Amino acid sequence: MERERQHAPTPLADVTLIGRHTQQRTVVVEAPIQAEGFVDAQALHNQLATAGSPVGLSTVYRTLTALAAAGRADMIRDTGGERLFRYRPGPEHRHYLICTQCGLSRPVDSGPVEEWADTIARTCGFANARHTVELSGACPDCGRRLAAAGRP
Amino acid sequence: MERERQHAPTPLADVTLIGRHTQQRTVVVEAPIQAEGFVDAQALHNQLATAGSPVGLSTVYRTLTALAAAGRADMIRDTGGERLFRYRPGPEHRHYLICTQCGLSRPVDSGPVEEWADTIARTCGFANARHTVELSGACPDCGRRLAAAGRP
DNA sequence: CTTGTTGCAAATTCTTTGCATGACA
DNA sequence: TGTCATGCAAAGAATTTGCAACAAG
Repeated sequence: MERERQHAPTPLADVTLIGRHTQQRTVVVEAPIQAEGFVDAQALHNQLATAGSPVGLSTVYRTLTALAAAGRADMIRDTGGERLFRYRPGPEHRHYLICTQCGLSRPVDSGPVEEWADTIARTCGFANARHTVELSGACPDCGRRLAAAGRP
Repeated sequence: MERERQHAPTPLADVTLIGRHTQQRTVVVEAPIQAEGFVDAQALHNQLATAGSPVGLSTVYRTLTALAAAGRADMIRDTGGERLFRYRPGPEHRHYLICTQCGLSRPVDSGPVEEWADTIARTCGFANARHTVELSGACPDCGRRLAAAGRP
């Protein structure tokens, strides 16, 4: 389906950032921007195929990896070990609260952890400290649904 | 139902906890206890073979997985997507600071993050909140070594 | 035109599973 | 002795890579 540029920040900059500007890359880069959460390569590949913009799986992987390498996306691993990518508009790294039910993800104020991580690293004498933080749970909606269905 | 175990170096309790007490399981369970850090199945498998206690790779995986399921080990994924296991003597979950160079890992005081994570989840209305935190960097020794070699 | 990209399929890597044999209780 | 565990090898999954055809600049 033809899709017009809605209110997405132009992916053009991001595409050119990682090399040549092609149709496939535009599509692949656009997806994580519009999906306001984490996407995994395989799902994205299927999704694009279904949507009528078939892009090779390798290309999806390559583009997403390049995007992450260029610092425009965060890459994490889900419980199953799969790679998940999320678009990152700014240069700063962020942490997200992800709903395990519907996949909804929202950025959270990570100031305190940043400081904590910093302190710990300094205290222990570690250099080049890095950290990853993942918060997950059932979002309000899903939580209600679960509660209604009778949960532990 | 034996609840008398403190933090004895006896893997027996842990082995019986996950089923029948066999020689292989004893060896596999002992490894993560003695290695005070994260171990990965493949490395452990090689290591055991070299050490003269050959255990099938499948058995290593099965045992480690069972150990994690029984709550006696933490399982995380490293950057490459491999599973890493770490023995956990107590019932509480912990967070570690891991050296990216030598693999040294040490538990850190995660009180602040726990609270922070809790607060965030509550604020956002998320239920059944869970979190994972991974801190990494170059430990003092490795840090020095890197610095000496002219660090990035 | 030149060179970077794509897509396919084959190759890798890590992990799991089926099943006959062997070990524990 | 009856199960449950082991080990091997084959099966699965996710990701990467080689390479010829192709499109962007």
